[in-house]
Amino acid sequence: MKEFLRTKGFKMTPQREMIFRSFFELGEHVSVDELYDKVRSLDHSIGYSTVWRNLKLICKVGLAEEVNLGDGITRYDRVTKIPHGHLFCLTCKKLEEFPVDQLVGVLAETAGERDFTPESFKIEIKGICKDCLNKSEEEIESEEDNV
Amino acid sequence: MKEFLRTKGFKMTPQREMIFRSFFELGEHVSVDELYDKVRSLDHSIGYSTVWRNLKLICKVGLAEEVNLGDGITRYDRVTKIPHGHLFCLTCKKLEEFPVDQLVGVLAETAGERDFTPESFKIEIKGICKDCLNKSEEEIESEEDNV
DNA sequence: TTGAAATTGAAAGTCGATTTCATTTAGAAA
DNA sequence: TTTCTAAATGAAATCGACTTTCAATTTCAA
Repeated sequence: MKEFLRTKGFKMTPQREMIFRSFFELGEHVSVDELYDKVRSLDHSIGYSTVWRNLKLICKVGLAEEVNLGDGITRYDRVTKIPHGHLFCLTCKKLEEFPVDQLVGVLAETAGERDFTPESFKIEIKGICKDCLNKSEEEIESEEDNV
Repeated sequence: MKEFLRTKGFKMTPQREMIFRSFFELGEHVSVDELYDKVRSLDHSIGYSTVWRNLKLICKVGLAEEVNLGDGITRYDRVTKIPHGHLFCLTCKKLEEFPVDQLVGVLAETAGERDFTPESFKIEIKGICKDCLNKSEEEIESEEDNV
């Protein structure tokens, strides 16, 4: 990783090492605050802006990309070879993924038909996940009991 | 429109009348600032927060919905019967639309398979539009001329 | 006509994202 | 190894879009 960054003109530091490592350990859809909390638990002296800047750097060197779901929080998603869509639960804010390879093919065609050069695709479904749906049904049942 | 709002418990005012009318005249993907500018040109005394609140109201009564493209600006899109995706040009920020009826069908299936109850679908392609691509090609050509 | 509730405009507040700045550090060059 | 310059850091300030507050005004049902 040190070499990888060096070839792009960046230096390695202990903070950067820790931030990069923590980001990849946390997995998918990491927010600045989540990463900051994790890194802070390892090194209390690390600054918020350092975490933020390094998250941006991870994107700049192509290892992650921003995910924006309209809830005011920017999340960072590791770039993998496999394109995927998001299922975003409006109740518990959980994010699930699903494969979209064939859909992306259709979208690329659509773009091509309009002389549009695509750089990225975003496919999102917002709604209620199974768990939250079950919970709200239980609530309704208990309300009925109270009548 | 006055009656429509009344049935939902809202009152009509001259400002509201003007804001609603202007929103629908502006067409698709309207930002608060765009609408504020337009309304201001008609009535200089109208406040920003009034425009903002009425844009929210238009959403609340189901006539528009928020569109979030990750550039920090919330846009408001008139609700039509026809579902559509967005082509967002990263260079000129222009937003084009394309039909997605069959894609949405596929997505609804996908959600169903995961016991996820969908409320809305978002399909976006970010990239470079035809016009901007032509411009950047021209720039490259003129750079070559300079060699 | 009247009064409660909704609406308005200006200003202040919120909050995540981003920048500033003085200091420290990495690592290439001597 | 030492030196030096650009990069990186941490704290704090700033930005900017969005949202709320509050006193005054207006709507419209009774």
